[in-house]
Amino acid sequence: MLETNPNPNLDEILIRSARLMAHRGYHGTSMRDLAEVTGRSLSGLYHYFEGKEDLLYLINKQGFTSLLDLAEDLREAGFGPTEMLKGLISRHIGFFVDHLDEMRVMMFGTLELSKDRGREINRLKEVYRQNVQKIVQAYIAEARGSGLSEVELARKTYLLFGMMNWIFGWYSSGAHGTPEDLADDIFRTFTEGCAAG
Amino acid sequence: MLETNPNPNLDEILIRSARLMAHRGYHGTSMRDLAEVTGRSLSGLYHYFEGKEDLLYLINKQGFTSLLDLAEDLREAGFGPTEMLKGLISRHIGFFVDHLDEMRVMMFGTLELSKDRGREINRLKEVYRQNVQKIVQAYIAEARGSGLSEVELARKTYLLFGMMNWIFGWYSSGAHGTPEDLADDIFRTFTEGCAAG
DNA sequence: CCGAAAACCGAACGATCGTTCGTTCTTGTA
DNA sequence: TACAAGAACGAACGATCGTTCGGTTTTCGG
Repeated sequence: MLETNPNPNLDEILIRSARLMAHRGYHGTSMRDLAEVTGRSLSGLYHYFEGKEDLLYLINKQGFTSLLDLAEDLREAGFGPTEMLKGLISRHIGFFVDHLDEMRVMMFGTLELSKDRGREINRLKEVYRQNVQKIVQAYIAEARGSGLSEVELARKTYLLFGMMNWIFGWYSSGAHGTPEDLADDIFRTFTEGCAAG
Repeated sequence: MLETNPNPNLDEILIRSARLMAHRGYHGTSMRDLAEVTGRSLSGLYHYFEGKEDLLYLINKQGFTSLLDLAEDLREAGFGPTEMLKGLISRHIGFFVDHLDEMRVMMFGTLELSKDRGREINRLKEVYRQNVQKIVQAYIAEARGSGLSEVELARKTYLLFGMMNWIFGWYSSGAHGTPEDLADDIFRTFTEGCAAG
């Protein structure tokens, strides 16, 4: 119960904190706000966290670790390039939609974190980006027959991230289709262009 | 002794403020920070602005108005659907790269603004989005021969915005090609898919 | 050179911030 | 029942926040 099982109270606090921080930003959310929204007193929060920065750090670390696990599971599935790219987009979008608030927080950047913690989160982010880039590289090599330069490949990968991550600002499952519809649309647009469908 | 700007104007203050807000967020940037970076005293800033929110409002209004002007100029050029889409992407990216800090601020949202001002900015944003959507619609109608549903068309437009706007987090002209290269890549990826080039 | 308008400043206000402290409830186990 | 440990609390700390105010300097047409 100490190290093996995550504290359910702690996860609940992180989720509710992310919901608030997603809409007000890190500096715009006070510890008093977080205490109220988690049903605790201000000083009671400090029983679980060393400080406000802890919350931001844990939201980021948990989020990017989950994304990395998703990519790792996918790699072990042994798909071909096309299924791999399709599966990655689907899982990324699925996780995004299920954790919209945490993802919003994760996009505000790491500048509020300490130097060491900021580096740690950025490292996780970069590893995930490289995993995605390898999948994009494999797909393009198959579809195109020849490879892209490093600059072009990185750019294409960033464009894919753009389509996937920009949804934080507009997507609602009611008005813009299911997450599966969205993932399919991104896959087809990225591989065939906007007239595909 | 403060290092004062010899001939300061309002635009200069906005640019320097945006540079700071882009990296620290609205709440993370204090009026004292803004006074220092603009070479003025704290109270001296209030000679130009009614308050902190004024700065955020003016940065947003100026930015979205400029984007709308760009789209308006383009519409008067009388291009066909393909040149129109290409020109829009090129101008949007060009403005983005020239005003990276302001664009970063504009993406943090309008929740810090007053109700009326927030609505005004969101209206500008929505008008610009609809302009872009019309251009996308015209292109797809030509390339595909048939139209898309409203939901699909809006989704495609958001995907294009994703590729264009996500650059705020990664693009540097040194490592990822010129703005023209980037605009070309987005155009080709959006119209033909990632293997185009 | 004058004087009013504009530009600018230091000092301070009340409010809120993150954090800390000493204390009190609650709970599990012996 | 006893009692240590975890959980939660109210109150207060110094720091910083946005803003205001009274006064000083600079600018510039007459």
